[in-house]
Amino acid sequence: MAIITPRSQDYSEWYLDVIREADMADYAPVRGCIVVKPYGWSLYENMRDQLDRRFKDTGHSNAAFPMFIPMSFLQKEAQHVKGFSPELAVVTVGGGEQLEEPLAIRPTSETIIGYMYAQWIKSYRDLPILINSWNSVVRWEKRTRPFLRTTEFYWQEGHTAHATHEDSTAEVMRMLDVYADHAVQECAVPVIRGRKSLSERFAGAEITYSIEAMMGDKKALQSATSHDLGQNFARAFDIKFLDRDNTEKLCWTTSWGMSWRMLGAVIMVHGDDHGLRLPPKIAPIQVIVVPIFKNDSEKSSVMDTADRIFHIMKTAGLRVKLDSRDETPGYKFNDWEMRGVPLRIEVGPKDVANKTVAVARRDIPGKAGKSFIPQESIALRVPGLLDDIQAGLLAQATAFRDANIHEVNTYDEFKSAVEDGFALAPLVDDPAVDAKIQEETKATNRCFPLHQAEGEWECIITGQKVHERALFGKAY
RNA sequence: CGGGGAAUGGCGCAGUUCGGUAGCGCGCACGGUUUGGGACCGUGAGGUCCCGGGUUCAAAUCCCGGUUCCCCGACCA
Repeated sequence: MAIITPRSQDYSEWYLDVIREADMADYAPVRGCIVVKPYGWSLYENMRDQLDRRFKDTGHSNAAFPMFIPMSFLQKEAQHVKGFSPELAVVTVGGGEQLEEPLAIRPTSETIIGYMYAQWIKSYRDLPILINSWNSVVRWEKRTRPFLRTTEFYWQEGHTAHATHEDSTAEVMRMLDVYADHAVQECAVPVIRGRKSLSERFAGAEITYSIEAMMGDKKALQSATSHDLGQNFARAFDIKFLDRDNTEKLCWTTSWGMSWRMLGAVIMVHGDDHGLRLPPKIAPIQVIVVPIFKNDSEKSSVMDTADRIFHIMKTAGLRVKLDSRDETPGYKFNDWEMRGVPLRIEVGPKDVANKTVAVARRDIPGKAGKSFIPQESIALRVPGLLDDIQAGLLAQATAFRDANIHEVNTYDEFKSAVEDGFALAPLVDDPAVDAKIQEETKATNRCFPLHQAEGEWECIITGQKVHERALFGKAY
């Protein structure tokens, strides 16, 4: 029998239990590393493929760069090396011999891609250059958690170079929107787009933007970032072009990334005490067909019908599976609920007789989510039901998040707000202020949301007049 | 990296105090009966007791060292 610790009892244990019981991942024999099993990888693939399509739709191409980065490259951008050196894995021996120059295993690829861009870009005609790379990176984290923070993690990193800051800024915002759209539309994870505070920005960036999500325990998860790198890396790596006016200019570069951490967000935003709940658009299996019968004569007619239902949906382009295992129906119901399959179709003798099927929605527990529909209308009804489930999950998550964001105007209000969700408070963008708040409340500055009411308020810490609110929460 | 907890079959655990044949539930395999919300009976397989040293006639158990996981903190764009 599956053992899933109730969410309310111990959220961390619940999260780990769900990953194990839903057969998504296993621990690897290497510190902080996980093995993603087929069911988990299939989910990641669906997310990856949809993001990839969005990248292609916005004019990007994929390419691959080495995982080894000469140490000297990382040292060329002062803030960059400062930010990443504590978590580097470094190769010092190759082929049994000490290397002349140690090679870092990429923690991110700005440097080596910058080096290549410097060689490829000669003229304004070569710009913009819009490349994405699907790869894995290594960051030696002190404390790891499956999907949320692992030593090695899979992600994509986009790297672009532009002739003007206007162009690069537009790219940074375009990709932030791509991430937000993917999170909301496909993962059903509501996110807040915002600008990172000075203390939280990427090492080497001028401005970092992120999308922030609220997990089921009201903690924050940064789900993707998009960086305006200004000319910092162009300067460090000599990425120049000859402009129309025949003068040599530095490029403006961007980078942006989303990792399999988003998969962790999907687990934590939608999951319940019975396991995963997956949005249909990314679920490895969208519809599970469970046959029910008592004896051989029932079995043959039920299986005939179940098989026909299966093929109808397969033909309709749905990801469907017929569960013909020799288990009881009750066992199968629970098993697929644990794995988060959005829609279950039951086919039993009564359904064969009535030419109906029973359908049960994963997003609505118990009888409320169960109904009977005629077999002949399946091809018509199921896609609509899946849309409803997708929308239902997003609506539930959005309502939960909105109910737990508290707009506050004093530090006292702030302190109680971050004990139970996010606080939205007028604040100056000052690393010392972020540090003070984190020290005193454990909450961190998630971002200054891009979309917020206009006005003028007093910073809850310094009393200075400010024109925007910061979003704070305890974070993963 | 600091503080706390833990590691015994796939999962959950007992056994460790006081050294003496490694157990239980679930799962797994096979046979039968079952099957509309986690079925039942029978038979059976499966264990370097986290790893490496040490003490001892004898170590899951005692001693030393290490690894991994969980919780809290520090660190982490």
